[in-house]
Amino acid sequence: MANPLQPVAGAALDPATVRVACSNCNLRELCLPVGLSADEMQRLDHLIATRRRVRRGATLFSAGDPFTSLYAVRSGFFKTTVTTADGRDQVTGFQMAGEILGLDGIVQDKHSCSAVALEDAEVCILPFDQLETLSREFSALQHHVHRIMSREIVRDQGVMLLLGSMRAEERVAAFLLNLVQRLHARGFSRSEMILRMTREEIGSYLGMKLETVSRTFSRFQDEGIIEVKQRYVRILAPQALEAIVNQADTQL
Amino acid sequence: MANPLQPVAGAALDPATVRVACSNCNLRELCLPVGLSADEMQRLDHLIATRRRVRRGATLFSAGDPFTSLYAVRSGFFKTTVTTADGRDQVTGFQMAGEILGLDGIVQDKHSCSAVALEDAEVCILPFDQLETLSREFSALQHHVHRIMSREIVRDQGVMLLLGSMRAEERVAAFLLNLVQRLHARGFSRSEMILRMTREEIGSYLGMKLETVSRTFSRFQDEGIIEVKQRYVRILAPQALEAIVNQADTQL
DNA sequence: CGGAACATTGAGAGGGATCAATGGACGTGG
DNA sequence: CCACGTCCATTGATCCCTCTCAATGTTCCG
Repeated sequence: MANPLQPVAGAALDPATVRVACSNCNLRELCLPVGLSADEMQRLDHLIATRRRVRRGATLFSAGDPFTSLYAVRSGFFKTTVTTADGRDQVTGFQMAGEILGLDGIVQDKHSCSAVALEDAEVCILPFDQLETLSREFSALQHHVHRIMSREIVRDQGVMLLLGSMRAEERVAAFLLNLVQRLHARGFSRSEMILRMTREEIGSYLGMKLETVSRTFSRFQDEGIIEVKQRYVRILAPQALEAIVNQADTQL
Repeated sequence: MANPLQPVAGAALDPATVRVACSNCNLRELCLPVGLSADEMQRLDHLIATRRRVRRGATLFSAGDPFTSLYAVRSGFFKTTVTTADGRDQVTGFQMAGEILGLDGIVQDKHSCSAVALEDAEVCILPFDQLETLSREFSALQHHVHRIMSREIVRDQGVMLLLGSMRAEERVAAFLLNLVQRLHARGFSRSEMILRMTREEIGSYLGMKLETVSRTFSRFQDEGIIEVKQRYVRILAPQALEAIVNQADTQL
């Protein structure tokens, strides 16, 4: 097995936009095509014609941009942010391979958040009008689109729970467990990872200041729960993290 | 005009479940049928066959319940809550006439949050498989379903922004403005309202304790921004509330 | 090698939580 | 109609968690 800290999907295809196919994508079990028949998959291949590369630090779309497509993360790592009227912003999520970006844009035909690559990334472009057309033909695809949107709503509820009722320690523990679990589902290690985001971005996502994030990491390390060295994190005692997450509950 | 503190939709139909029609519903401009042709509306009428009454304090659905339908609020007022493993819960939203409940259930075929009526309410039942079938025929309905889900995602982003980066005062100001704006869109006053939820429920939604909510209300009242008397709230200086919401930004 | 970006750590302050008591509003039943 | 109990809201006093301000350390890259 490859180095668990390196992405599974290696091949960096050259052109800025590349013809691709869902049907032989190694993310097809995580991404849009889940549960489609061979025939349906072929039709989907036809729709998802191109990829786009996004360099680290570059923007996939910005709040206010006209909405035309969803994006499936093929490789790399993104953050999404919403911005207040005066320019402060809040990270609303981190997205990795197989996850879908851009669902926020449907309702107003323009994006309401921005997506920025935290490492060199590649996305599959899903023109939304074509996706709607195709999902009127294939109920499996239609239902899957609905499930993806519902999944995002459920995820958001979880973030609200985290922001609304957990303390800093609990938030950080929940964050680490969630991240490593998603990475593990993509073939990475279940205990170690390289964080692609800064302490400030973590803090923004978790509703706390970067110093508090750093201090919490250090405290967990002192307690032997994790090992931290800058962006590298190793989870030594996952059950301790889980206990911290659930401890909020037992306090009542 | 009727008393602005009383619901617009008066008629309380008798049977527990009643045959209804979108085509002559006074909420059709706010609810599912937005933008449908007469023909499409008739088909939708066929789908939305029944209503359900939910008494104050009763549950429309609970986390874990099998998912079968979406619900359009016809009258009354709901809260949705998510619950942690050990039983503490967090309010994730308040829903009023014309708003759709149950989108969280699609992804796992079971609900992940609970919906409780905060006053006697009535909902239209939208069997989801039939809704999918119909929206494969009518692209306008299909797109509207997508817009409703996207709208929920955008709303959730706003709540994350609120919970993650606003202080108590700002949260309460944003909450009051949002509530009165939605009520005004339904024909109620733009300056006064009766809160249907307790201070504790507001606090849960806003990520703060009930005492802090109460204190913040009192402070706003002392400053002449609002008038509060228990559940009754009158906004005296909406621009002051807006300034408080945006002040978070100007502090950086 | 030097600078920029990011991370860590410390000291002090403050906002909101907690604990606790009082006060209203509402509904039920006598 | 009033008395009572329950639920909810208000207000005060105190504490603590997290923020703020500040300095130092580390990594990476030109």
